[in-house]
Amino acid sequence: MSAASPSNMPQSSREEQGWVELVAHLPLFRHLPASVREDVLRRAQRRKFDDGTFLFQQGELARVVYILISGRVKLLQVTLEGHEVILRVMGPGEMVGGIAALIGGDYPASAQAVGPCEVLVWHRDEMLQLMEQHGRLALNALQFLAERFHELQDRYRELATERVERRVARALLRLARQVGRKEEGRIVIDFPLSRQDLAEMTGTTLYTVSRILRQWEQQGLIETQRVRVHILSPHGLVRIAEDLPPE
Amino acid sequence: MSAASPSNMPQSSREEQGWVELVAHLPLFRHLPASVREDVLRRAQRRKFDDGTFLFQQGELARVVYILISGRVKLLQVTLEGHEVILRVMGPGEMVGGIAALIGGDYPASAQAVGPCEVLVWHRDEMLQLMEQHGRLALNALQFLAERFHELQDRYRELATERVERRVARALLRLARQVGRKEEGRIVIDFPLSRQDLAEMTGTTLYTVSRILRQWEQQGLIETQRVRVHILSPHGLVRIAEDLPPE
DNA sequence: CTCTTTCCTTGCGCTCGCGCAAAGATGGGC
DNA sequence: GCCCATCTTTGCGCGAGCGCAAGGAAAGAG
Repeated sequence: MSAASPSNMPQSSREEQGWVELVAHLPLFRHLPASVREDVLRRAQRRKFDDGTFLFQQGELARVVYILISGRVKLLQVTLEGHEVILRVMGPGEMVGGIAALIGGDYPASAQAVGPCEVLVWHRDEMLQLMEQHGRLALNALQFLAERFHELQDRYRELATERVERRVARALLRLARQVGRKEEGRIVIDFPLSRQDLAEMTGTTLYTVSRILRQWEQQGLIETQRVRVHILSPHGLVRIAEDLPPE
Repeated sequence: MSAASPSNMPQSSREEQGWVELVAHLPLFRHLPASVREDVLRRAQRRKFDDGTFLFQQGELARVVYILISGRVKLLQVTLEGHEVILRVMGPGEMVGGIAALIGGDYPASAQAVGPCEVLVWHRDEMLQLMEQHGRLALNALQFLAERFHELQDRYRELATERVERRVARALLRLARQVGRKEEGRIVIDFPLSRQDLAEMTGTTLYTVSRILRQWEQQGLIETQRVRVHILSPHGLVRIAEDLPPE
């Protein structure tokens, strides 16, 4: 763990340049004077997490807030009965745990690394102090959170009104947009995604997801391997997501 | 519509005192110097809305943000197919439309008055400017929004994992807590609440809600009239919400 | 008081999706 | 290269909840 100030960087490998660049352009730091941004970054620490480890666990007291630099993190809740729900998959540049850290109290969900990850960490108190000093920073966080809220609201409505098949189609398209990689006429969802995962993202069971994917594969819309999904016809999935009749 | 500054109040009826009092103690204004609070209030306008009218409609450009002083407002989304979803019922002191106004763009939902309402209104730009000036204000808004986010996340998990009966029980208990009035050994949910409304709050149909309420009524847990629900045994509902066997 | 509107109930049939069970596929560890 | 853990498929039966249709009850308008 090293201090994360640009003026104080360990050594300027290409990789280092990468994250400074990334962080500097984050929406969270938009419209901030460079001096303030540096001040904010100076108070962060860097950390790495291995695949499968937890950045924090549901129920823990929220003491820190993260920004993801590289890798993927999934945000999940477990119910008392043991049901798991995946709330979101996060990618580089996103704030993780910010909400709990800002309102105080416990993390309402767990954050688990999917593959190796690198993050910046701030202590809750310090971040709050920074925000009070620099209204713009709080405002940016507010806008970030507001977007996430809006998104969650849409997902809620989806879950309340739509059939499973549509929800799964939407989930795949969302993942494609967020973490998809284009590759010779297909979109590869670029991290391990089991049927179980998809079920937990869409409020259904792995059996139902398996049957749906199987059917789509037979229709030539997708191709699947073990924990991989390739989208061959985004358009076809959109038609399902929008509940239009197949072509 | 009159300027809403305490130092500039139309006339000091008891009613007026009421809202100044209410607003002064809002979480949104906590830890703010009195001078700032007055500055913020001075830039607001007061408005009234009749039963059934809309504070704003889904899809409209978000230009203003409200704080509800009195009455109730329901926040709802309508899908393309015409399905309606009630996201939340809001009471005095709550911010309405803040999210959309702050991120810019359109309101993602409609806000409809349930009975006559009174609100304070700010123009989006002015509120943003105020927040940038006074970091504390942005921070308060952030915390408010974060709480709402947390709540919505729980509702999402509920919807994804729980049976209809539990969800309806939870919805009733939530309403009881939020807008319930105690009355001789029962809790009266103090605004018109149809079966359809409950269905739209819990992601089910009015038929299913009707059957469930009927059953609870026969078990003596609740009493219903036309668009009224009285809770006789909150404890019994909690047992259902928690999926415990009946006593 | 009557008409109209809105809301509520309930029978019935049916579909979607659940979830067990069992067998197969895949890949990593050593 | 073999074994084991994990992931996936699929048959089967079933049950929760949907939603139409029809009738009844309550409230407000005039």
